[in-house]
Amino acid sequence: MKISVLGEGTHRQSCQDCAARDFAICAALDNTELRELAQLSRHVRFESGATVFAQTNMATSFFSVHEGTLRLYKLLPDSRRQIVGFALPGDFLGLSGLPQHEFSAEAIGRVALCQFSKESFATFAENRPGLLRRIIELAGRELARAQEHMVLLGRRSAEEKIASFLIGWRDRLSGIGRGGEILPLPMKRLDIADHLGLTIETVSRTFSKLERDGVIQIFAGGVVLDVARAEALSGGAS
Amino acid sequence: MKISVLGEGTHRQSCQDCAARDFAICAALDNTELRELAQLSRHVRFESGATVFAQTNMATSFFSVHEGTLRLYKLLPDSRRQIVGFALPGDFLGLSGLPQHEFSAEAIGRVALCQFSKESFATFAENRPGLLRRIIELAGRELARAQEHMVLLGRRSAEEKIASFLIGWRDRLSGIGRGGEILPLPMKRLDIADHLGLTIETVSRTFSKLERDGVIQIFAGGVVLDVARAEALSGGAS
DNA sequence: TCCGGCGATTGATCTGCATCAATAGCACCT
DNA sequence: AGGTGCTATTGATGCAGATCAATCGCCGGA
Repeated sequence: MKISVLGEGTHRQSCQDCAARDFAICAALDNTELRELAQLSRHVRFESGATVFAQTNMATSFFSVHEGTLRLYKLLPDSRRQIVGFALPGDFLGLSGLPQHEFSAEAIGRVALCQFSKESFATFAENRPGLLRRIIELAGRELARAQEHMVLLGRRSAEEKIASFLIGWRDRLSGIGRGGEILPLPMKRLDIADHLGLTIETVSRTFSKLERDGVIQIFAGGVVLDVARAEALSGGAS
Repeated sequence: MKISVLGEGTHRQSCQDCAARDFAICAALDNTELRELAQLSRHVRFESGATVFAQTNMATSFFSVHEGTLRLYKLLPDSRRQIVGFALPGDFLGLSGLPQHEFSAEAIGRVALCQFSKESFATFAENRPGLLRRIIELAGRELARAQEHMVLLGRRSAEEKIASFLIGWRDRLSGIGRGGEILPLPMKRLDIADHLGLTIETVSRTFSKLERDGVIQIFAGGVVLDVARAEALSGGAS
């Protein structure tokens, strides 16, 4: 059974009926402002595996994810990799505001993004408290997610990591209206390993064990998840 | 040799000459605004070990750290603990904006904070884009720190974790004008362990090893750090 | 149809850190 | 001075997950 990754959005005509509108920074804007912001944005697409920006680059743009999934990662000099998160539709990239990108971003499957030049976006946002508050809201949510992930990385066992990850991923997708019977996992096992502080072998073994124990069923590109059982194995929330 | 932890600030008379002003959200305010905000704030102090707020509490206040150090931590149901960060003068607590606190905050030594009720602060900030942008700046910095810590937790060895932690702690203190020959470590070994995803025994052994190797000298309450050697052992930046 | 490449799985072995256990150092009290 | 409690250190042993290695399944191209 082959599961299609998050559906390909048709290239939208306007921001009004953008599928990501309610999840993105755009939710803070009225239709007039939205048109104005649209003037400042470029719609860009990337093929699977493409680098949207790299950690070493100067950050000249902000991005808002319109469609698809990205891996956001940092590398150590010896090429150990930590995936600090996956970006989904509505996510805003560039929150740190620092002159250099804090991490690299690569497309997992095809992605579509709205790109804003840093200066023009800053000018647009400068005196729009509603938009600034929206950015604070998204940043706060991101920070909370990061802190939760620290608990996972620092204090959970391999099995708890996988179970927690699957539950968290499912909840995130639900939150943007992509919930469903099947939980798509567009990222590879190696991505999951580098996100959870494990090796690919341990991820694979743990998936197999969870399947043997009836917690998940594995398909190409995703799993079916028994949420209650996964929660029981996750070590608990918080 | 006993090293005094971050000095006890005298209770300030006004916000104008607050030692933390340039590092706190207050940096975004002019003197008039500062006086106005001061009206909304309460100065509160906590003894060592006191809980400023707990994860289960509803978040009814924001805090700005004036003096001292706090541990910010999350607990799993079985009481495993992850310290997601240490708060220092200038740090703002409550960035997540969520109705519940995302973590618990405890005083390490005595602390002094400015407390704002959520509503009155929100009203004050609502139409002050400068302050909102300042909050975004602090949140972005916090997020960058969190992502860097994920790399530490997920991908660094015990020795690299300790070396990276010492360097990062030193840099943070320098950034708020608390640099010096001796690096104060007001937190206990167990706090460091729970911050770095290690056990207290591993932290202790690693400190001893670093001292044997001439990377640090250990005193009660702090260390003297050979920065170059520590950097060499840290596994590198990013 | 065969082959090459990539990702995933599974097995065997190794090791870094956890766990279990004992002791030491120090502040504070009586 | 002796006792109590807390934190840190050090040693012995165990194990979860890393590492090394082989195999499998699947897809696309010759």
